[in-house]
Amino acid sequence: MADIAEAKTGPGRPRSAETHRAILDAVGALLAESGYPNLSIEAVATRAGVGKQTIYRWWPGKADLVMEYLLGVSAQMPRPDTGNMAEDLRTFLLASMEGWTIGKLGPVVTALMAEAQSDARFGELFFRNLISARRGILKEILARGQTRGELDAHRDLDLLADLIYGPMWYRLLLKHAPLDAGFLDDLLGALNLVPRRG
Amino acid sequence: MADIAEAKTGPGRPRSAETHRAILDAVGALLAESGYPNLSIEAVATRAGVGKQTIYRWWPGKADLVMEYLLGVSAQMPRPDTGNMAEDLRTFLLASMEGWTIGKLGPVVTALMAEAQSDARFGELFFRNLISARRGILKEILARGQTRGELDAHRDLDLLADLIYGPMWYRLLLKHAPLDAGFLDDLLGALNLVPRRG
Amino acid sequence: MADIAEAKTGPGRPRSAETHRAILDAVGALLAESGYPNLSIEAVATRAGVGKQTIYRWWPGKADLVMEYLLGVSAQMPRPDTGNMAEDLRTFLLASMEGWTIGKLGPVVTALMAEAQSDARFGELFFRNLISARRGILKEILARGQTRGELDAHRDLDLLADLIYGPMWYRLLLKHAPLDAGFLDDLLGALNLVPRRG
Amino acid sequence: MADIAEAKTGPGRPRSAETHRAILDAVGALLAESGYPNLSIEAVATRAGVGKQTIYRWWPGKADLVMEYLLGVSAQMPRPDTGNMAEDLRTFLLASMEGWTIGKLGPVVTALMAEAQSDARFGELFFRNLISARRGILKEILARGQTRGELDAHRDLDLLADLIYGPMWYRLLLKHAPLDAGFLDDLLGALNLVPRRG
DNA sequence: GACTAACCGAGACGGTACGTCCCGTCTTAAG
DNA sequence: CTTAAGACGGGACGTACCGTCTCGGTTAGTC
Repeated sequence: MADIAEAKTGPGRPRSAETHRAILDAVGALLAESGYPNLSIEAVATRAGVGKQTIYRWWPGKADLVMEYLLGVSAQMPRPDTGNMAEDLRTFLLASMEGWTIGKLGPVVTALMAEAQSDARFGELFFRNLISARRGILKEILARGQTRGELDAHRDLDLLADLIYGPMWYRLLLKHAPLDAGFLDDLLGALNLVPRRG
Repeated sequence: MADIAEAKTGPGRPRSAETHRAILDAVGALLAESGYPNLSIEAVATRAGVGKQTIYRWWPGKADLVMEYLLGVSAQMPRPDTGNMAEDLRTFLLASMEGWTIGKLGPVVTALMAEAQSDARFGELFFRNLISARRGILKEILARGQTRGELDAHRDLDLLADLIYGPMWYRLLLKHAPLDAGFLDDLLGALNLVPRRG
Repeated sequence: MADIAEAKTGPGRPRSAETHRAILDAVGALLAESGYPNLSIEAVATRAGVGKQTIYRWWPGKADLVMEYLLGVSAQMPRPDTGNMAEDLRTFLLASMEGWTIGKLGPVVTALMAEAQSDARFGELFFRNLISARRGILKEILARGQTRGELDAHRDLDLLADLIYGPMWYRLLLKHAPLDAGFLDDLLGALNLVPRRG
Repeated sequence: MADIAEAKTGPGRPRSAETHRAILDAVGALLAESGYPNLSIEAVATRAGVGKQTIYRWWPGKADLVMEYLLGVSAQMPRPDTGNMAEDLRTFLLASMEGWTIGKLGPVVTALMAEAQSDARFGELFFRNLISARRGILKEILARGQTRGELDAHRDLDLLADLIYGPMWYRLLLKHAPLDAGFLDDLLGALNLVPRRG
């Protein structure tokens, strides 16, 4: 990623924050207009009033560029800690889903997932920036549940994260069924993560 | 899809079966050499010794072409029916996973999943040909389990299919953890689909 | 050179004569507007309504392209044969000079000469197409003069061609003195190629 | 030109002579390696360990830079004055030719001639620095010949300079025939500048 | 001894053009 | 009517340099 805040000082003209922002703004606008597959570096440069080289100087390719945009516009993930695991899970995972469904970010996220398939370098970055952090919060919620006795202490949290996020991604990608609160309840119920009703 | 068996008879030179095969062979070879993103219709035509037009006449684009190749080389899915749901599930789902992991077909499948994200027409085809059929077999196994009393009759089979295939796809896509028999047992166990050990 | 008349027949779509002409027209227009150094293949393609690849398919670079344009617009060189060497020389060489001075072709010719300096492949083509032919005609005139006894039979015609064209090119390139009929007379006089006046 | 000797004194850091030399050295090295057309200011700056701005501060462009390099490495022109015009001419013009043929300076000189075609400002500089001075010496030799009666007093010296240098440049540029002492004799002979043999 | 001005290296910047790849369409002759 | 061949208009790629700019840092003369 090209985090302008971390720009190392040294000789030479310093990196322009305005330019950086103009590029990401252009990415957002073009993404909204024509979607990830029709986004071209060329168009971003033109739209931002920037030389192509300036983009290539800081980002290896369009996937990285879009990911940085995505990180910028993604709402801060909540880190609920109410003392009730079921409630925390619902709050957090609902926010996760809404991060995809609200603002048409879903197709962008899946496009990046697609890109990650064919580019190992980007794949790792993608995992670190967009997957791992969320999994971490999820596992913290589950761990607190274990401490409190709400969840069997022997259950593998990494596995659980897969079992939770897996179906969510599956629906995001295939779009064959809704990705909503009802689905979330069904999912958590099937995994015995919420108290049985009745 | 361009099902050669459906070629309608009539006046004029008939469609060449050899050409059809040569094209799919070329797809396979190029896929192996440089992967889906670097596959171009141009290269397929050259490799197959075929005019580009001939490809465009029968396939809308490279995704469709690759999907047909994939369907051709994918092993026939087993339809186990041993009278034991847990065993059938393991047999079938293991075959599902191996269809991805053996023969380097995983990246091709995920690339198509990627393509499906941005092309609704292809997405539907992809779902019908590569997702739906497998889900159907899975649901049959589960349904038989319900009939036999191995599975609670009230459980939603479509939901269960999501909960099973979701995590599998998730690991296929992210590659952060193995996609093997052990994972399958964990998955089925967490969903109460196999008898508790002990 | 990319002589469309010599296009060899065979399978595949034949070369478009219209496109060929449109490209050369665009070259002429752009040359007139902004000169050789500011001429870009990109601009030619845009102006001609043609893909860049179409240009690169037929010409190795802009020098070749411009040379073909030049050959197209250059007036047919006269081949005077009046029986009088001095008169023939004057007629022919004046036409040679006017081919440079009329129609602003001078800068184009010198630019090609410049290009020929750094590109051996083009240099040879340039010599063959724009230099050699004219030298040939000149030497024929001189040879006829020798036959008739107007010129010493022992004089080296190739050397004479250098001594005639050399100063003409020199003035064309340096522009420090006029390139006109008076100069021509001085030149021929100094070389004893015209009868001494008085 | 950027004559370091003329640096005017005053406040501020004075111009660095080392930097100046490093730049011209880099020009020479790069010229030898890849020729004039492939020489870039960027490369000169990098090679010389110098900022691009420093180059642009002192030279308008690469042609000027290269011309200064050329003037630096060109041997001082001889100013022969033996009392014999033919001998003086041969000495001087041979040195002129060798200045081109020795040390691979020919392509550089012709490249500058090329550059002069399209850039009037540089053209004037080029004429003053690389053409005029040599013509001046040549005309002096001829003038002394006239004084001594070796050359007809009525002959136009400027014209004669064109008739001498013209063919020499012509061969330098076209490379179709050798540029050597034999040619020089032929040239001077044809212009009646050396005594007829026999 | 501080101040000021010009120099210098480094390198980011907006921009133009390059030559290539591939797209999907088209136009031929051959079968 | 299909096929192989391949030209076509077009869009984008990633790179090379252009000439300008903006930093921190240097190196003199002047106050």
